[in-house]
Amino acid sequence: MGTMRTPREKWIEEGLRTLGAAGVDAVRVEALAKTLGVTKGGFYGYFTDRTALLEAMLDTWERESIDEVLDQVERQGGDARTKIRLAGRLTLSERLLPIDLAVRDWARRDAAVAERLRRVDNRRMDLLREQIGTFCTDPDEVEARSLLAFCLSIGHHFLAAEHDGRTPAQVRAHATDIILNDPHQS
Amino acid sequence: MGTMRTPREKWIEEGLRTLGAAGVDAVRVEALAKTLGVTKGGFYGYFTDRTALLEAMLDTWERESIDEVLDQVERQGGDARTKIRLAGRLTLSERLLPIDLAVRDWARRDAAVAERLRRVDNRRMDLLREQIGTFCTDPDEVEARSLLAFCLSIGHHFLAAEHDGRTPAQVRAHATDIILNDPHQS
DNA sequence: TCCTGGCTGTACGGTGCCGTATAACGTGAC
DNA sequence: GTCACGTTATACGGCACCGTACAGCCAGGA
Repeated sequence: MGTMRTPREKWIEEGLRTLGAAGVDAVRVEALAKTLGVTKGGFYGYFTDRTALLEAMLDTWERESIDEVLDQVERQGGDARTKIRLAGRLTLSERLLPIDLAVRDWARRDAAVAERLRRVDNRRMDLLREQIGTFCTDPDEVEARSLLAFCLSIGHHFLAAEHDGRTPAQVRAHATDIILNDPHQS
Repeated sequence: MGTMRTPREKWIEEGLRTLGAAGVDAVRVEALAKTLGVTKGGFYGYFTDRTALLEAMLDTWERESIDEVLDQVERQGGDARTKIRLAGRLTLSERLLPIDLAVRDWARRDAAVAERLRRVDNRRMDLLREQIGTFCTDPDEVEARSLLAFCLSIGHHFLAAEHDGRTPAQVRAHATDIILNDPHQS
């Protein structure tokens, strides 16, 4: 039997790394092979073509960044704000964050990717809605605050502005407080 | 004298269009020429190379999306919330929005672009700070709400989630209300 | 040990793009 | 009409990448 010297997962792994670091257009078969220290010889044993790799990459991204995150949040427990913050930390980990941002840009130009992202984002919003709903009664306000929480956690990575005297983390913490505290009780 | 049959601006214009539609990596000299209906023959009369075009594109983007916007907001006048909403509508116009989002992704992988984006975002944040400061006294809260406003206006374009029964615009309007109304008077 | 299978390197034709060189073109000046 | 000059098309060598073909290699089973 052969020995899977650089198995299917290695290609996906390296593909996701370069996706996060340089965007979809930088995910090239020969370039991946080079950084893996092999030639593209074996690649076409696992994937029919480059597109198949991109599909597989999205599969593992979807699993890691939503299925596994929801599992962990479920197991951990805690109150609403704790769960929200944990989910945020997990889905925007050092590994997953750059991939997430790259997928978002990719989705703007590829309908199939947009559809996947829609599925993932909907499940994330479900978590936010459910948890924010535990301390905020107005459904419209739950929706608005969920959107704000989501936009803040994703959006601040796309912003380049500074906050003279304050660290980004401080400002973000204050913004999070505004979203998660003192909702109207209308 | 020759007649500038496809002048420098045409190349920049088409470059910005494809940047917004397909990302930096899709801005290729020969591809641009094709959609302009010419060959790349004349291109190198205006630009030393592809990089020079990208620079010129960023120059006009920076001017259009911040200088001209601030001018118009200044001329129009009105109260704080009106100015904020006008600035948002202008910088995220149908023409500028896709370019803005593409530049944000580009900035993640190119330090020079990140520096430009920082300049632009800082001036946008200045506008928000100034206007929100007219009805919110706590400087920390002004900063947090400015960040939220910014993240919402940019971030929602990167999100793919749905809001069953509500339109995205409705939810966004409600979220905007939360940010721009009823600040704590601590 | 030998055989077998998958993994690997190498080589190939094709494509799209870069930047350069150069010749054809055509418009406005004269 | 003729000229000049900027704009264009064409052609070139180079490079990176695609997907295919094929031959060599090297564990692990018989």
